[in-house]
Amino acid sequence: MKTPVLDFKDCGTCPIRHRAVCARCEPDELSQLDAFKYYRSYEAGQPIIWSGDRMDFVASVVTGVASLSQGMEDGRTQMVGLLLPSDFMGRPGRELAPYDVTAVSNLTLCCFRRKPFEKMMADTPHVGQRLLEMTLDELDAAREWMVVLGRKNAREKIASMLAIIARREASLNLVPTANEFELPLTREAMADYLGLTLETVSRQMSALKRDGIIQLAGKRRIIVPDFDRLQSETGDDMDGGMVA
Amino acid sequence: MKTPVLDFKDCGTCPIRHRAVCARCEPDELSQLDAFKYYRSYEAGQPIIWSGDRMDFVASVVTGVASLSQGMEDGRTQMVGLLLPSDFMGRPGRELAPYDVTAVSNLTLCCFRRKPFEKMMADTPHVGQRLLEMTLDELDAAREWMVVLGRKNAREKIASMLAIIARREASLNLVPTANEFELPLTREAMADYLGLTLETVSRQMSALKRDGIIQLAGKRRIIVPDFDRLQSETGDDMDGGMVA
DNA sequence: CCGTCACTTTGATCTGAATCAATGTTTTTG
DNA sequence: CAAAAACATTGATTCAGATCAAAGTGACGG
Repeated sequence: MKTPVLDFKDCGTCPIRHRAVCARCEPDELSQLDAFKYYRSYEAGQPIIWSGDRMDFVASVVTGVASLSQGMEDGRTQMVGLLLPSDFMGRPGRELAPYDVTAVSNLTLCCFRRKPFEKMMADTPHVGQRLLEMTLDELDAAREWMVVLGRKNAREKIASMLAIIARREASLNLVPTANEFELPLTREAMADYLGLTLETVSRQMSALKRDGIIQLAGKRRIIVPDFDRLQSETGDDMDGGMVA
Repeated sequence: MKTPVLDFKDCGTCPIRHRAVCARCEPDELSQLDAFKYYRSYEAGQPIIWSGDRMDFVASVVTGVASLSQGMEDGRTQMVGLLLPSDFMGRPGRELAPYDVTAVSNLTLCCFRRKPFEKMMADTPHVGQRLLEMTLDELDAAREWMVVLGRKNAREKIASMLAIIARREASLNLVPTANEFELPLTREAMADYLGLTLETVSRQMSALKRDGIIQLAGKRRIIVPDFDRLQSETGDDMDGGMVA
């Protein structure tokens, strides 16, 4: 029952608006979008799409967090993306979902029927351009994440994840500063994101707390007394900051 | 001194041609591209770009293999992409290179000066559309790779890599079948791709050979007697095949 | 043909994270 | 409010892969 930070009106115009670049949407284009958009809400934990399902829409996250994950039939799972408000999901030109999509927290999506959205993309070049930019950003984020998964130890993985989520929530103004933020993931979801077990996540969170890098307020709120100190635990270069 | 599999004429028309979709390039568009394209060749091992360098071109791989990798200043390195012939590198709209790019084998690039390429993208919607598709494919590949890095053991990682390279080379007709192919990477490069050490790579290659999954002909040529058997070592689902 | 250099294989040991196993803490619900 | 369910912590042990160390192999230049 919290007030959504991005409300429907903000979302209601153009899916691209969320990333604050679609200044070029003409009024008639906006009403065209309105004609095939709709909202859907999900409870925390609910599945949205299973890998292989037909997907007749693309969508933009309005509030909440969703995960993309891929399973290996023996049960191992890897999260391959975390969608925060303003993130886009679905792929124009693709029928079947390539991943499982799950609502991690309570979630509202702004959905657009795929066919009309594709038509609009064909007619309106700047929508495609914006989508290209967003996809390139996501690709960068995915590649940064490969470094985390392939080369970082457990403590660095946790620190990287906290720093990324903190920065993203701050840049969306979901929180006033990167020093205090919501971590809307269970230990298991964190483990799936980081390629660890939930026990290791728990141990490293305890270690970061013990070392004063973070404090926990309640179960889901993280306080970072000194962001640079957290940053220095990630093993990253000072400059080339992570995207997400 | 090998004959390039994709020769300059094949490359010379449209960077997008490599992926066999740009049937819509008009003759004048092609000659427009010709006006600002050029070729560059690199020896195996040569650096092409360092992370943070100014990059005034985008390019398409004509022959050979290049790697994108990201270092952590303590020396750990993770490869975040492997570019085979037809792959695109560089990002329109971006000044600075986000990764180190290295010629893994002898390499020829077909380069386009960035500014005119960007202008052409703005004027010619289908070039941007094609780039969006390619970027989305790369994003899928990056995400599949996250599963490899995050959740697979050493043997599965090696098998996944071999299967992916075999399939890609076969689909490009660089080799007649996926059962025999070139592996143009040192053990160290494989380790950087897979998030392992070179010793572990070597041991697992030996194990796959011992178990009859692969044979080595010379140092760089791999023979796969039974591709399904290799595939079954990857731990993947039968259906959702890996991309790129 | 030999020596060098770059790369690879193999072995011995160590270690960080996984696994197995309680126990503790919240949240939900009847 | 009590009981259950879901989630989190902590401990003991194991094991896959890292690390350290030594040969082995092959390509190349003199």
